[in-house]
Amino acid sequence: MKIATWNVNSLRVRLEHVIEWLQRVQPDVLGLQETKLVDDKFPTAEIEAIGYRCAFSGQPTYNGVAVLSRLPIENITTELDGFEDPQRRVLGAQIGPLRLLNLYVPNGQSVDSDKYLYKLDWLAALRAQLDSERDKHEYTAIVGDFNIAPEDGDVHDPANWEGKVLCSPKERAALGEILALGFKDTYRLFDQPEKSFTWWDYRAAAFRRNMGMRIDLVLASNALSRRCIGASIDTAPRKLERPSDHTPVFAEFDLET
DNA sequence: ATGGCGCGCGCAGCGCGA
Repeated sequence: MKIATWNVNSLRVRLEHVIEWLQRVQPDVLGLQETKLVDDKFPTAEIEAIGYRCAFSGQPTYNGVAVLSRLPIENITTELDGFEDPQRRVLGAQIGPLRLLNLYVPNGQSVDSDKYLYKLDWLAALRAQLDSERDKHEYTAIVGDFNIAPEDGDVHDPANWEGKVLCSPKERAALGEILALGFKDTYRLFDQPEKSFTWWDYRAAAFRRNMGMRIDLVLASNALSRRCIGASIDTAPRKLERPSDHTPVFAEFDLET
């Protein structure tokens, strides 16, 4: 089972890239973030035409998440437990043997911003939910744009980013608490190239100079992580015309044996 | 050098992203 995540920065603009990528890479599940579409505008027909089912939670202009899957998408949820939020950032579902959470974690803007406090509150609600769900699902995957670079090795210029949003100790501690509940960052289960990133600023030729960050993650519950046979970042879509500033990430699992 | 680019909205230029 191949499980992927991609912040597309407008699904309307990126639909062609997404369809090409699904056909080439053939993931079983793809979590999308920043669809920026109201539900009425979701391109269900185009996606079903290539063999994927859709679940989505959109809003005008900002945020918006969706899950595309070859298998049926069941028991859909669109909120964190006990955290009512007009911002559409969560899509939970059961897909075959998999419990999936697809997340667009708040960006936080800067550590002195109200949006940063919202980000920390949001992460606390996520941690509380995962804590209450402990041992309920054997195979859980949490995918998405975490807007947190887990370690300095996930940042092109850690000295410049030290203490700033996406790298601040409180955000990294929040991610650490989630991992401590029994999850693994699948990308780090394997040897990977130095300076592996999933996002590059549109400005200043950041992609060409590989000035990026690794902030898009596929986390797997410990039981699921023992089935993980590979994890990759696919930089190809970032090289296309009018790309998203993020590129897809995926992990592959052998659930047969 | 705190901008740079790209998106939605909507028709100018702003808010936002990371």
